[in-house]
Amino acid sequence: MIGRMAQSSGAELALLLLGGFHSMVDEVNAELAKRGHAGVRPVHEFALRAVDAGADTASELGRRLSVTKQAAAQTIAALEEFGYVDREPDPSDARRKRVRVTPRGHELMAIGGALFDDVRSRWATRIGPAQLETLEAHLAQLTEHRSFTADDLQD
Amino acid sequence: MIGRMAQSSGAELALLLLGGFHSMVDEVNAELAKRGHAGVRPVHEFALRAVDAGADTASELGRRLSVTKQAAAQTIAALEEFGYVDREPDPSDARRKRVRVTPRGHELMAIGGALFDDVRSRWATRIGPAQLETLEAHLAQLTEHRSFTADDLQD
DNA sequence: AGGGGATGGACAAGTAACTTGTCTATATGG
DNA sequence: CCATATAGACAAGTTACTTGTCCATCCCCT
Repeated sequence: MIGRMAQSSGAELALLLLGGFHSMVDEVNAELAKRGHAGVRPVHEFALRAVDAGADTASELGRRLSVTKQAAAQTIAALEEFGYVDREPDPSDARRKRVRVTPRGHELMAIGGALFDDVRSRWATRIGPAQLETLEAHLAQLTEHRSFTADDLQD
Repeated sequence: MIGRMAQSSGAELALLLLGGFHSMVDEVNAELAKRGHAGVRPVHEFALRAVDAGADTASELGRRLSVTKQAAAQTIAALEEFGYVDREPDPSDARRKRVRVTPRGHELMAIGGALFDDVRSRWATRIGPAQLETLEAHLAQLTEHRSFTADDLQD
């Protein structure tokens, strides 16, 4: 997704953002495959981090990632198949199954996180650490008000 | 895709970039639907711009978008069905079918471009026009070297 | 206490945007 | 003039979702 877009700097900006994301993810994924975590898709990495950060049920994970609980359940099933999470009944609520990150899952998070940080620090070298931090701060500001997307999932 | 990621500022940056993209696209798409272009998916918009910018065959479009020619052909088929492009045989090469943006296609580009520009200028107001331009320049710098992704499609 | 709505999860089917693989037709360069 | 590259069509498979439906469990209200 490069190429001259012409006539819309807004559309170009959108492509720049997507391009930046892909740029990072492609690189991290290629390295992960070489290090014994082949078959891991970007979404798995991010979902695993969300689980570890406390989204320990399918419904909650769905809310955090702004997807349906069914989509989240499918992601969890994939993570479980790879051995990155396991599930156990919640003793205090028989409806819930609590998802937990396994040691192998934490290993993936550690490696993946380090790889993402590598890319980020290479970027910091290219444009300067202060500039990168400013860029991140601005992006955070521009996207923070968009939590509404999670709210209109009444599922 | 919001939520605390913890332990990896690199992963957070990736999510910020993706979040920014989605933020723009969701908004533009919602408005487009209200203005007589329902069913248009983000990818259609961007593909249409690439066609207009000169990627007038499926293979060439695939190269520009860094996807296979088959994927590009499917996108073109969808655009044709909606009436945004038409195709005619290339008189100088019987293998090729030249894709052209129709008036309705140009209308979509104009509306979509204006909507993207709206979002962008709202962002400019939020963080300041100079800051936004700096952000764009940095993103361009960080993603420019990634044209290699198109090259390893030997298809 | 018990009934009703909200919530969590499972199962099924459908969709969008890709991919690989295979095939044919046409072009082109040594 | 033939080997190779390229354009496109067709088929099937994959990923990451979606809707829709169903049931079990929880929790609040009267």
